[in-house]
Amino acid sequence: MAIIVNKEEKRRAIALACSELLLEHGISDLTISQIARTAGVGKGTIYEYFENKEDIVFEIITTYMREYEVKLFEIIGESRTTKEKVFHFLSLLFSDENSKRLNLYREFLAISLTSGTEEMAAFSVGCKMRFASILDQIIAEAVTRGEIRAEAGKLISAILIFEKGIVVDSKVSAVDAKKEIRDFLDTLFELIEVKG
Amino acid sequence: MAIIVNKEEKRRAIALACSELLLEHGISDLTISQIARTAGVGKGTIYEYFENKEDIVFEIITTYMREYEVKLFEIIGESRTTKEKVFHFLSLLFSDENSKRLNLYREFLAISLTSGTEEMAAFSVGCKMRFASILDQIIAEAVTRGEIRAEAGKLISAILIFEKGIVVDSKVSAVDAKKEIRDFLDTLFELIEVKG
Amino acid sequence: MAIIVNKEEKRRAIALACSELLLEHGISDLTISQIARTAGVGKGTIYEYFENKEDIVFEIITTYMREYEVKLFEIIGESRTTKEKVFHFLSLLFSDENSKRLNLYREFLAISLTSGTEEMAAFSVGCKMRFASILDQIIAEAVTRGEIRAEAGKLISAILIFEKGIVVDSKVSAVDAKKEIRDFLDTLFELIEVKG
Amino acid sequence: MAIIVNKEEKRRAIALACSELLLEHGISDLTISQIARTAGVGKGTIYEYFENKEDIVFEIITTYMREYEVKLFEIIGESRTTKEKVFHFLSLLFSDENSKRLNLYREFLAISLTSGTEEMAAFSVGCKMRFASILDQIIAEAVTRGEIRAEAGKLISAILIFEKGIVVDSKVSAVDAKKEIRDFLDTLFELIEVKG
DNA sequence: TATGAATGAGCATTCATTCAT
DNA sequence: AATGAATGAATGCTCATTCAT
Repeated sequence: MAIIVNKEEKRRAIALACSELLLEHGISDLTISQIARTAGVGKGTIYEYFENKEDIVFEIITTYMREYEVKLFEIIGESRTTKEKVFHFLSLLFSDENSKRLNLYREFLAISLTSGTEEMAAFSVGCKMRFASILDQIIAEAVTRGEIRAEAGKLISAILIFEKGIVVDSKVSAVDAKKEIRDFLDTLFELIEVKG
Repeated sequence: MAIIVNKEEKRRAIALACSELLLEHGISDLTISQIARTAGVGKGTIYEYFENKEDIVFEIITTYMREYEVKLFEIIGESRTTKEKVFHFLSLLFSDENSKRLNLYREFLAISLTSGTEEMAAFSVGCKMRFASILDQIIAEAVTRGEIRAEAGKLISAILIFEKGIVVDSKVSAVDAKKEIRDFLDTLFELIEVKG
Repeated sequence: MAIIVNKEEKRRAIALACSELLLEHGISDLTISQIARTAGVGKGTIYEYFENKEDIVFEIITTYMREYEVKLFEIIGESRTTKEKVFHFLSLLFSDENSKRLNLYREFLAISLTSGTEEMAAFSVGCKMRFASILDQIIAEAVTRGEIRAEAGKLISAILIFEKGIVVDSKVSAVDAKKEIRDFLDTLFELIEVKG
Repeated sequence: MAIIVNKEEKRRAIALACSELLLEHGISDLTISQIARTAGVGKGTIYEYFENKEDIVFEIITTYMREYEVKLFEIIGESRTTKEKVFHFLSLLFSDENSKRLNLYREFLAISLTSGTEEMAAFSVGCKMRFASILDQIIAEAVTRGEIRAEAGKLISAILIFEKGIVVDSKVSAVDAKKEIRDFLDTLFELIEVKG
């Protein structure tokens, strides 16, 4: 491999090397020592490329986010009906293959909820906007096609908040995420679908 | 004969004495030493009445919960329209006077999200059921009166999940809770209200 | 049951009630609360009849000691040869039925070894003397009968010390107590037996 | 380039610095804070070189052991007769200069007797084997020279167990260690010495 | 540019014993 | 004679971050 001089590239290289590690350990149980060992560099080197532990965790989570978005588009593309699209939009997070990432996301939320920094909030806002835009597109198309009522567009924020709620509740109150999503959408579409 | 103390009463007395303390410090930063000092007893005495730190925190939070429920009924009683009732049901949590309790609730959620015990989950489920029943009543009445469509009844669970989502998001994504609630309800009632 | 007024009797009654408890928990894990509960009296009452925890543990152990001595005489009585008698004298402690008492004895030794009081030492000396006298009798008889050499009488103290060593080593160095005893006695009797 | 420290050397340096401390305080009363202060490093540094408190205590005790062995060889070398050698082998432990180390050894035994770990047992077995081999040499030589009977070789294990017994009894039953050793050896050698 | 040695704050919990009633 | 409520001291270990080399 060529010697990497580009800081940004090395950041990503370190993050990539620790991607699996984060999934296995979670945020709190992941130590800088482990990161350095796994990335094959010294502890001090980590701090050459990252501000702090939070920073490197972010880098990794951002990677997940991008992967997640790709998968989301894929699945939405394969869906036929609008309801199906929204369903997949909401339930991909709760698929079996995503369970480790979901737990990581929960841990991220837990930290944000207590000792969260400005950066974490900014990151969350960024994510929310990206996902809002995806959902917006789905809804807008359906409205344009006359499938659903225009009011649906005003529910985007609420749906995203509902999603966050279910991330929490599926752990905290042992609620069945997919069932809740399905029930919610069944009723919602009954209300917003343009009949006859 | 030795002094006989009503254990349940003393539990409550200690919990009451530390009520403010918990609000100030939060769960993790609250130490048993502080609790004992504030309650005016020895550290060992705390353990005569509580199993562990979690136990005493629960006792205090349960108290808040009861107070909250009372206030909820009060406010709902004063509300005229169904929409107003639901709005207050959802937004009382975000009132200025409740902000410390809200933060405590968030910390409770954060712990539940990561290292939560069975008891915490059971407690959450219990709370959810009580609030579901309150909301159910509000909706059911409105349906009976022909104000709103029957489908609204099927949205109770989703609304409660939305509430939890907003607890998280109002911290994590710096979302304006009351505004989100209002927007959601405006659209929702447009969809479920039975029009002349 | 008649009301017990005699202090000594009540001491024994409490000790008896907790006999099994001590065997199950060992000395350190046995709490005064458990003792009081098991004996069906209040904690303060325990201190009416015993100086301290050590005192009550002694009372119980003393009971064991008496039982042990009785069993020892029984087994020695059933033994035919001198060697057999000494073997049983030394190995009864390591019989399967005695394993809980053995562990208790080890715990007693551990305490004596570090924070042992004068009373504990006095108790140990007392025990040692009683057992020395038993062994002395066995040896003296054999010497009188001309079975073994008179020097054997001077080994009594050493044999008792060997016994204590094996109590420790069978735990600490995972030594097989009975085998060590047998090997020791085989060689010893070869040396002290009066040959044809 | 960062400083590279020879871990093994630093381990020994820290252990050496705390050697006296352990002798003064004993195992249980020795705190990590004291260790760190005495070694002139931070508490965290201790854990860079040792797994836990037990680990550092072991390191120090192992040092004592090595010193003890050296002294043992010295004293045995100066001894003329076999009996004298065995006597010194057994009584060095009870010399006045060794009294603090003896107490430490007793504490180690006490811990082994109750909450001892696998490692402690392995350490004890290792020690026992080393000492057995020394005693074996002394005896074997004497047997070869025709001084004592061959049976003596079979008493090695018993003599080591006797030694452990006297470590305990000299504390527990206030027995005079040296006198007991002398008495035991006087009789024993009478039995095993090959007479003209 | 890379490193890795050093750091140090922070906290729940148990239980023998006392003594007021 | 009996009780049981109250007490309070005492300690190991982790890990993100720094900075001298």
